Amino acid sequence: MKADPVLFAKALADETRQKIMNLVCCRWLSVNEIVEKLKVTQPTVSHHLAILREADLVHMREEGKQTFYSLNQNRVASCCGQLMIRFAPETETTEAVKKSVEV
Amino acid sequence: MKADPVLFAKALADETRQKIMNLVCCRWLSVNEIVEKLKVTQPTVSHHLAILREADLVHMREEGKQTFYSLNQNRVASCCGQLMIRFAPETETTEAVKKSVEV
DNA sequence: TTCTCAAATAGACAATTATCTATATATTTG
DNA sequence: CAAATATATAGATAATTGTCTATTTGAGAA
Repeated sequence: MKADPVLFAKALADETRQKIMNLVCCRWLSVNEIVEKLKVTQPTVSHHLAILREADLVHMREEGKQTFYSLNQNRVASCCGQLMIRFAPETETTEAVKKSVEV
Repeated sequence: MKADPVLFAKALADETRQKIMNLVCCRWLSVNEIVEKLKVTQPTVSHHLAILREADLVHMREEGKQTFYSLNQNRVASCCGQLMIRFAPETETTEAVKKSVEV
């Protein structure tokens, strides 16, 4: 899975998608549970989940009729780390990120 | 300046803008110098610079007829750090970022 | 098998956005 | 002041994208 920084940024560049990411951060939710918590239709949620999937930003688990999603935190961390190395190479925070990757 | 994570992601969600960010990372360039290095017109570059400015991602310096831009690395680091805290709270890398912010 | 429910996909439409050409603004030079 | 140069802004257009309704797919349940 290539870590394209433009693809990553595009995946994050929508408020509904960030809301979904917040919902599935640290827990598994079915598509319907996500729909219930947002003011958008089920196809819209599925559309956004597809974009997050293509950016490898969510984990997916099928269980019977339902599909559960949860946030791929490691992917977020790695993509953010790459952005920092590329666009903030001279900052202390980036040094800290680089060290944590090395360890 | 509010650090809206959607605004930040939108600013990064374009290849031309990321190219510009790369060009002005760690150095000051005039608008014309940026135009010469890209295959887009001057108004297009000005348009993208305006978006980067609104997201506080570039520093600006006027000098006579020319305007110079350079990347605001601290802003990038801080926005990425916030994304990690929000969307990757359980990762080691985010712990490292939090510590570097505390220090 | 048929019905029901969950999710994905298709297609339409409107809003946003990236780009261009043309023009305006502002600064320096002759 | 007039000309030249650098950048920003305005407006047009085409491409992308977010949302919806309608439909399809697929997995249990009756």
